[in-house]
Amino acid sequence: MATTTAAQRRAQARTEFDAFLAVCPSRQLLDRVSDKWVGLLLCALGGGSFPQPSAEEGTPRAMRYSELLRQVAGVSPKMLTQTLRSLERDGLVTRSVVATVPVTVSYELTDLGLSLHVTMRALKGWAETHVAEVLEQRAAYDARPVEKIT
Amino acid sequence: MATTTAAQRRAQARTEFDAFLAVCPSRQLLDRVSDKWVGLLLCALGGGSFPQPSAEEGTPRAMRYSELLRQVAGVSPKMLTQTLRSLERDGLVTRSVVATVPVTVSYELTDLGLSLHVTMRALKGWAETHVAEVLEQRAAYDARPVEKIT
DNA sequence: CAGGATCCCGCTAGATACTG
DNA sequence: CAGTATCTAGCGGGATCCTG
Repeated sequence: MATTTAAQRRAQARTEFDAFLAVCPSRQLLDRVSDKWVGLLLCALGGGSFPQPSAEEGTPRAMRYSELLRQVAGVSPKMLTQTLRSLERDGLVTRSVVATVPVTVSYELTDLGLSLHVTMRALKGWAETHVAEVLEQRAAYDARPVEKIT
Repeated sequence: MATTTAAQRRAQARTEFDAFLAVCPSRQLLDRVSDKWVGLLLCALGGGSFPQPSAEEGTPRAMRYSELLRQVAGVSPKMLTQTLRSLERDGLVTRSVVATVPVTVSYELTDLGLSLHVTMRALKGWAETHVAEVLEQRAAYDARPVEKIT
């Protein structure tokens, strides 16, 4: 009974945390859209091939599986499929299969996905705007000598 | 030399990917701010205790370490420290130490951190606005029978 | 009170191989 | 072309113990 005290407190905290999560579905959704590949895919499907400051975004369009695989470059087929599935499940993209000789599958943003894309671009815009400043801060932080904590 | 072909292609792709990343620092920054705890901490330091649709955000203020530990509820001391350090390094928060009898440490958003907080709230706003719609889509997707792929 | 150090487990996600 | 299945390593992150 002596060693369970800390564990019980942890369990209690965990329970409270879970309960808290349960009453706040927007939290999970926030976690989902915070996914690394989600952002990149939204970006790609939104018409911008990749987050490049100088490149202006194009128009949203349907894209093939392999096209996405090339464009995002670094994502594995597994993660691409997995991410696309979750996006489809959440109603952010549509999946269209055309029974050509080699099967053709294309993905496109829904209106809902498009609205998220707008928001993601805002976040991306922030990163692009402030990346230099952050790098400065980071360099300053790393360069500072081991000094006494004031 | 026969088995290295696929590996080499992978390595090449990896190199291109890394090179691409190198010329696009905003990508890494985007990954950083997409972190789970970063969002929650920004939210907490921004004055809103947690992402609750009905609760209006308060004003940004300095918060104690233990205060954050309680408020975010679910984050371990390790992750809290780790995340706060990265935020401090990036110049998004300031760390203030007051040498009281028990040491007092407080964290506060910088102007830069505040600007990110604004953007994060926009993302949070999107989640809160569309969470119901997403849940519907998700339910519909899960409820659909195992049908032939059209 | 505010962490640092260490151990360790589970899940993520990458590599590889196979299929309709 | 557009995936699926399996295996596995790496690491994120929790638990625990210790310090200033």
